[in-house]
Amino acid sequence: MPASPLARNIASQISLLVTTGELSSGDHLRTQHLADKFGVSRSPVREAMQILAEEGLLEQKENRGFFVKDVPESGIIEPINDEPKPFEVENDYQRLAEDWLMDRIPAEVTEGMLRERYDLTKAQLSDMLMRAVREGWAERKQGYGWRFLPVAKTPEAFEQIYRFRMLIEPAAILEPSFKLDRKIIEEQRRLQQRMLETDIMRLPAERLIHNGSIFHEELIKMSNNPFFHLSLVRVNQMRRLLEYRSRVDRNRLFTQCEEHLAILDLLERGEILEASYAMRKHLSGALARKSPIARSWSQHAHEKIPAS
Amino acid sequence: MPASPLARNIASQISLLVTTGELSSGDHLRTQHLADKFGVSRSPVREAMQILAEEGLLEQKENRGFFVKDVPESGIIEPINDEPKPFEVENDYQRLAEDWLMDRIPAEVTEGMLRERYDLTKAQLSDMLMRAVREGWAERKQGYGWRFLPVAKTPEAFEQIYRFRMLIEPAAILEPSFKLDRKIIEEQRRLQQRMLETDIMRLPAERLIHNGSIFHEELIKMSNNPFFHLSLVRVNQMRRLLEYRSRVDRNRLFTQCEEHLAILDLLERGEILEASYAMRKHLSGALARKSPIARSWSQHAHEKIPAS
DNA sequence: CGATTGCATTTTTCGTCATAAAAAGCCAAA
DNA sequence: TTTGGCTTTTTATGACGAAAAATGCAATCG
Repeated sequence: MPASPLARNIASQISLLVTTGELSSGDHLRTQHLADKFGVSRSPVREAMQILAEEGLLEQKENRGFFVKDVPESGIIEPINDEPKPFEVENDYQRLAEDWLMDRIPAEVTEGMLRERYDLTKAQLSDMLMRAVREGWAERKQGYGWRFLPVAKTPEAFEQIYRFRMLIEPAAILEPSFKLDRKIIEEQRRLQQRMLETDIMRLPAERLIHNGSIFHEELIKMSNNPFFHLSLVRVNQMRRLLEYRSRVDRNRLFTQCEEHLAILDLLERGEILEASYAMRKHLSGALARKSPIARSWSQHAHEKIPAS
Repeated sequence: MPASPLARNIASQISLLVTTGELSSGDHLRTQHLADKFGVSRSPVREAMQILAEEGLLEQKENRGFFVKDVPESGIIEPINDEPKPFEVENDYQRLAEDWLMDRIPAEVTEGMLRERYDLTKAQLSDMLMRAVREGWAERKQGYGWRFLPVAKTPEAFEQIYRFRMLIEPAAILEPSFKLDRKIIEEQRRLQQRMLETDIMRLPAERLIHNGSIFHEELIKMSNNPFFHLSLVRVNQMRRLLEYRSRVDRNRLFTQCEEHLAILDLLERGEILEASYAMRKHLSGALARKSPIARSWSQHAHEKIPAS
């Protein structure tokens, strides 16, 4: 059954909600609610729910909609299986990024070359390139063709990203416009605790990296300066591109989550200076552990690295 | 004579070279050289030169190519005429940006609406949106349509941008990877001196703002951390969007150029700490002058602002 | 003789169309 | 209120001629 791409995407997003515990057995899925949440109309949501019903994750009740089926707790994601296979555009994008980082494609290419290499339609190619543009490593040439920019190809890229984060993240906390947001604090505390309890050993690597990024991005939001936030989001996107190629060190994540929780505590107690310092320490720790590995990176491409 | 859009663009870029003195009367324009400089092939360059020859700026000599014609020194740009009319895509993009900043279009639109409103083909629209995506204020919705993000619409945006720059620019100079590049220093000194001598009263506002941005962007490059540079480039793009709506205070620019030159001096003498401090001072000065105006901005939309 | 122009040729992309697919919106029924 | 089915709107796809840009090459100049 070749469902529409969007429906398939929505389906995987819904199943993620179940995996992360945001939806539990027996919960009712309201179509409109989910549609709003994902920013789409009800059509693809409905289709997605039908897909998931066929897969056995949901159950459809006549004229009452879809409900989460009872799932045996053993439905756990294999911790070792860190294979990436998100979804179509996503996948092509990663392939392009990897090819560029590994110098398998030239710095200047025509659209035709790319379409042939990755077997894409014009619109798919356009999506892919749009992403690369947004993340800052591709641009259209004035005439025909595209140019890829030599950003973050080197092993030092990690270090540079962390140097940058070490500057802006602690500073953001000290901005005069910084304002504590209890809701964010509470939400992040919940997430971090859940990570410690169950997620670290269960969720796919991609998801763990994502959670780590979210923590920092939510915190920097409280500076109430969108440019701090935007900058962090962008370097994080770049970082993900690099980390995608590595394995996650799950043991390291426990310490990391504890540090995150400690920062939240300091913030909540109003110890702003201390929180800022803790943040800097937290980041410099990640950098220190990363550097020696980074130096010998080109030799072993799949070294373990932390995912702060 | 409806020349190709690219050729027309190249033509205006070439005439800029003449205006800024990079090319003088009698100089020979080598096609390949210019093509490389602009990252295009010889065809559009050649076409551009033909356009300019017809306009009387260049002179074509049989089998020897194009040369800059003698231009009477009175060919000065009117200082008062700060009317924006760059070029097609550029122009449409500005209109879109302005419409969004002024809340004349909704946050969520379909491609069709935009195409109709601005009378664009699919490719043109795609270019325009690609730019908005790159500059961080538009994104594709999961389903159909686009969403514009509420960034920098408020009067405080200026202040936020300057707070951010006050953090990263002085810090970039102090990064361990910072390395003085005499070539950059010399080039910038030349530019700033030329600004003081002639450009400030001659060049169009758009160009002045551009020069100011370039100074800071070139300096931050010397940190050898591309993420510092990239972040600055991005907030500058956003800033230009806002400043485009204001007039430039040309008198203020003299002071500004002198501050720029002072920073260059400090850097060249190796007084890094002092340079970093001067940079911070320079930026905070701009912020201070800007703020009171910003506060009453919504009332008078075309107030004078500096263009540091 | 080497470099550069001017023109011809090839390659790449654009614009438009008809058609298909997908998403959004509507309304009656539960 | 929410679902489920239905209709309308919007976008994607693929093909093809036209436009534009890139490239190759012989002629020309210093």
